[in-house]
Amino acid sequence: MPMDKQQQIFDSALKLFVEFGFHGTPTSKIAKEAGVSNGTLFHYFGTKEELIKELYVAVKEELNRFLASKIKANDSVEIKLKKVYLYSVYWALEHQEKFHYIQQIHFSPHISQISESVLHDQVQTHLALIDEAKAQNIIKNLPTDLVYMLAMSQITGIYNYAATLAVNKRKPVIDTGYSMFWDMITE
Amino acid sequence: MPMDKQQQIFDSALKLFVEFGFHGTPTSKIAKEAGVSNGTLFHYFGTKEELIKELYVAVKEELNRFLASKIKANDSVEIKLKKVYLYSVYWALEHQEKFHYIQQIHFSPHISQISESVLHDQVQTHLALIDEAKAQNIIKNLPTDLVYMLAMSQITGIYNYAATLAVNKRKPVIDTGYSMFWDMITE
DNA sequence: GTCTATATCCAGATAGAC
DNA sequence: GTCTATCTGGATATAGAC
Repeated sequence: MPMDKQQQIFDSALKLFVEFGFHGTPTSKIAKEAGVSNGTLFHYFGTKEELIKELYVAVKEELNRFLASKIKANDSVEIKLKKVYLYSVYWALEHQEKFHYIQQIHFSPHISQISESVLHDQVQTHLALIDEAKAQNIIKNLPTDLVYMLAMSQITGIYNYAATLAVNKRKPVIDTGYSMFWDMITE
Repeated sequence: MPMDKQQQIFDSALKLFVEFGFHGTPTSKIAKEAGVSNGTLFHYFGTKEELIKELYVAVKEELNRFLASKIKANDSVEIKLKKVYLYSVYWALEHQEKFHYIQQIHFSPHISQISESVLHDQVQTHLALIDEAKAQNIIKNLPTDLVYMLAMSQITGIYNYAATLAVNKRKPVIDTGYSMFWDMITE
């Protein structure tokens, strides 16, 4: 039962890019790993560069869909914030290659080639949530972008640490991380 | 007065790697930008890979020398911690390409090719400082690695945000960032 | 140590049959 | 849509004169 070939190429590219980097991963290896021909890869993706970018967008959308699926419309703002934080860390731990790929792109020149509007769409939900919390005086009146940056970086830090622990030792660390973060942004 | 050619190659490589990535930067361009021939580049660095790694080590050492120069032996542990945090952010803002390069390597497969002992030497001073603070009951009794991760990620977050601000608007944000961090790791 | 010239290889990308 | 075969450029790295 052959999977969607585009998906197989995505999967193989993800694995190889994370392990060997963009420079160390020829398209021929991606095609081979995916079990398709070189020509097929270029049928789905015009250039290697496009593959890199589309993979990023696909991964980021998957994360956002996951987070959205965990949020209920009638959750309070506090609950929503907490869920976004905690489920981000859990998702990262469950999909380490994907999370690593997001970081890899984020700290690479490729990020500047991804259109502003795409990047904007990806964060707008989160920014709106922070604005809502500020409006309700639930969190300190800090710049929204700053709160977002702090959240993202703290999630990354907690993830990096938790990933070094045995699976059953992670929860207390993550919970502690969240309460530290929460104390940081509330009075 | 021609600079040391190895240094010129480092400077050019840094600039180009940050702007175009490893994949997008041929050695020929680095040599050209540095004003030396392709052959000269390979006289100083056996391979491109070595250049990438040695550049990382050189930049990291520069940061550590800078931080060390700011710490006085008779500073209290609190002062030392604060200085390391604040001067890390200031250094990052003053040397954005270098800081960006550190991140780029950190989230790339190249990091795993840099010897354990080199990486260890780079962080041991900081870990020792955290241990000292724990021993003196100045900060909470959290795992040392966790505190280090949180510090690094928070520094990165504050840097990323501060870098978007006008130079004269940065100080309050950085100070606020530090006090949030401090509150996070103390009772 | 530095350069010019060049070898060698393999990458990304295409053409065209099926 | 998928493959095989292939082109072409340019990349890393070397040889050897100065």
